[in-house]
Amino acid sequence: MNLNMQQFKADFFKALAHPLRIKILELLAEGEKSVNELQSLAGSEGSAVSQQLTILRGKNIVTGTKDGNRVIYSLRDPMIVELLSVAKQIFNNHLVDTISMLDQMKE
Amino acid sequence: MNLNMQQFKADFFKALAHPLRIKILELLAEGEKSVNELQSLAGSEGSAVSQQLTILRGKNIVTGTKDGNRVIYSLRDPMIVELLSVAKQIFNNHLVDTISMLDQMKE
DNA sequence: TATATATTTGATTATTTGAATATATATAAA
DNA sequence: TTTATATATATTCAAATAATCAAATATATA
Repeated sequence: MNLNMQQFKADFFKALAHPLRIKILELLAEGEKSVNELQSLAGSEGSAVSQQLTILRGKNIVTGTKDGNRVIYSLRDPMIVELLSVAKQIFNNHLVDTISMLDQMKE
Repeated sequence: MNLNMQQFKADFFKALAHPLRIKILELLAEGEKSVNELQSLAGSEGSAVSQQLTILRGKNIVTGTKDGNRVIYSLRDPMIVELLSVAKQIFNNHLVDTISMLDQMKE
């Protein structure tokens, strides 16, 4: 596997490395939604959601289709749901470690 | 799920969002390795591998144990292998799209 | 004109990178 | 044993690059 492939994978994970983008993907995992719905559900104002959707679109992670006034977004690949699920398992496994580590840092 | 949890997840993915860190994780997926071995196998000079291992350690993704002169690293959770595997499936699904997109950009 | 969405912009903050330096262990010579 | 030296790994630093954020502006449809 060459450097380009590594860079490609890194870029993919980078697309997930943002709290609002994570939130958007979790919402889209439930089903397709308009930008407006995503804004409400994510509790986000202004153009923040639109900006992050642009990044997710650029990495082919979501796709948007026009419906009159609105744009409906959905996940391009159901495996994204699987990916988030595996990630969640890893979080759960190590959450205790990390939280105790954070507690130590406070001292 | 609150903002902290979203941030926590984003930070986890951020730890994967670097070509050398991806390479290191793929190598460790085969089995534990010393820093020196990782450097050789990744074709990386200087302190780059050590720097990235520090980041992976900080996120509890890898763990290092001293063995005399050396430090042996391994994955903290075998689910990381699963995560990389799911990610690879997603890449494969959309690689064609992305490559054709890159081709378009060149023109 | 109103609503939904996207793009641009610029200031701020974070990350990357390579080079230099530091630390720890091992080995060998005196 | 002490001293010197080599090897492995980690840390620090500053410059370059990239990402974030909010505000302003633009576009498209109703």
